[in-house]
Amino acid sequence: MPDPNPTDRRNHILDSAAVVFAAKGFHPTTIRDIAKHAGIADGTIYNYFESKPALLLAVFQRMRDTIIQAAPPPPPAGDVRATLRAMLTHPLTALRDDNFALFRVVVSEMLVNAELRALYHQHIIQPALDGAEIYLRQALPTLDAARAQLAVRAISGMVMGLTIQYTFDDPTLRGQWDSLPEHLADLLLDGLLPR
Amino acid sequence: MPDPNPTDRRNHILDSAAVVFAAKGFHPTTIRDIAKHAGIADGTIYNYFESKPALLLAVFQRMRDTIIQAAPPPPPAGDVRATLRAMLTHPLTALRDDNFALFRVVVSEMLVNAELRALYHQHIIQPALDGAEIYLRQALPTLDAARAQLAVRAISGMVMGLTIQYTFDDPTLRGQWDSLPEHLADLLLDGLLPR
DNA sequence: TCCTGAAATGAATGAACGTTCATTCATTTC
DNA sequence: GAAATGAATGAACGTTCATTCATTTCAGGA
Repeated sequence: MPDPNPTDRRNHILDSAAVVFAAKGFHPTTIRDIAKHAGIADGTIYNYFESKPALLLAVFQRMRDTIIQAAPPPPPAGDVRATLRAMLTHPLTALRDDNFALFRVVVSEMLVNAELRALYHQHIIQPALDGAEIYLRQALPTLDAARAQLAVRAISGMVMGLTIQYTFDDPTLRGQWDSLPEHLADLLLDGLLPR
Repeated sequence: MPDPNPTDRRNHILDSAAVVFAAKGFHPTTIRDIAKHAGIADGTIYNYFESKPALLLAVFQRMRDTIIQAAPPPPPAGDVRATLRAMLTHPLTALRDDNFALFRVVVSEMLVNAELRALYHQHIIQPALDGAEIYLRQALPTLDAARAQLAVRAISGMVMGLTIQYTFDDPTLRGQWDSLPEHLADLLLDGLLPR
């Protein structure tokens, strides 16, 4: 399988690693599994990546870049409901399907690996919180700083928790996934009490 | 360290396993670590538990029982805000501190281990969802079934996600943890829009 | 005091796996 | 077309561990 362009080969290895990690998890997959899937020799992987954890890290970073690049532009300012829906829609759809199994593996490892956790926080969580807070306060100027901070944390926690719960094959959740952003936005804006 | 009462010894092993798993995570801890911590021989552990994964499972089940047993009685029916606060307070405090590191390890492994995941769903998530739905609809009869289902999933997702985010040493979250149930209950009941 | 068997012990086992490195060989250079 | 290059190869290495099991310990019954 020779394609001696180093960038292509690197990406090819990342493709295989993503597939195998997603299918088997981090610890159960061996470097040999990935090499076999990529159709190359074990050692070759070490020409491109330091170590097995570094490989997972690289897979994660590429996933992050893909997701961020696909982020839609902010909706017209002022419309809170549209803003909130947009904030919810992108992560909830990006993390489904293809990226979903991989997300699970990355989160699993992150919970237990401080280095990966720091990167996750620095590159995903913190920017998401900051961006969300700005969006939210722009769209809803009546909101004070403290409540905005809490709200974005509640929302991002909700997204992460719901994505994990998606794993459980809960039919209620599976069937409604696409309309989830809409309903969650309503819940968050209007509350449960009748108005 | 001999107290040949089988139940005590079993619990002693579970105590040590909980401490070591919580400190090092599942894969990096060895049976020898646990045996050493318990002051017994490696082989003894296999008189009480099938395997290393079975040991984690047993630790998890004991944690579950402890948490469930410590659950407070339902608050006086009718007061929605109190109900919701109670629903949030128990998991958010139970999962902090002592149980917290262990929770992280169990969730990490659950995300990647189908057997553990099924048990988690069956014993923790599903009962929590069912119970919460009943509480919520009792306290808030105006809520229709579909919105109640969604709300309890959003809430439990939020609890799980926030607990994971607690890991990140986010000062905003750390500082407010104790008042979180109160603020979240307000957010969920009143919504973000001014009334 | 001796016997018995259940429990505990921890050295031994062997499979698994991340990583290395001597060797190969297609490609490039001149 | 000879020499140099360096990427690719995959067998081998060394370590780590979960698990086993032959042996020892010892409580309590005879």
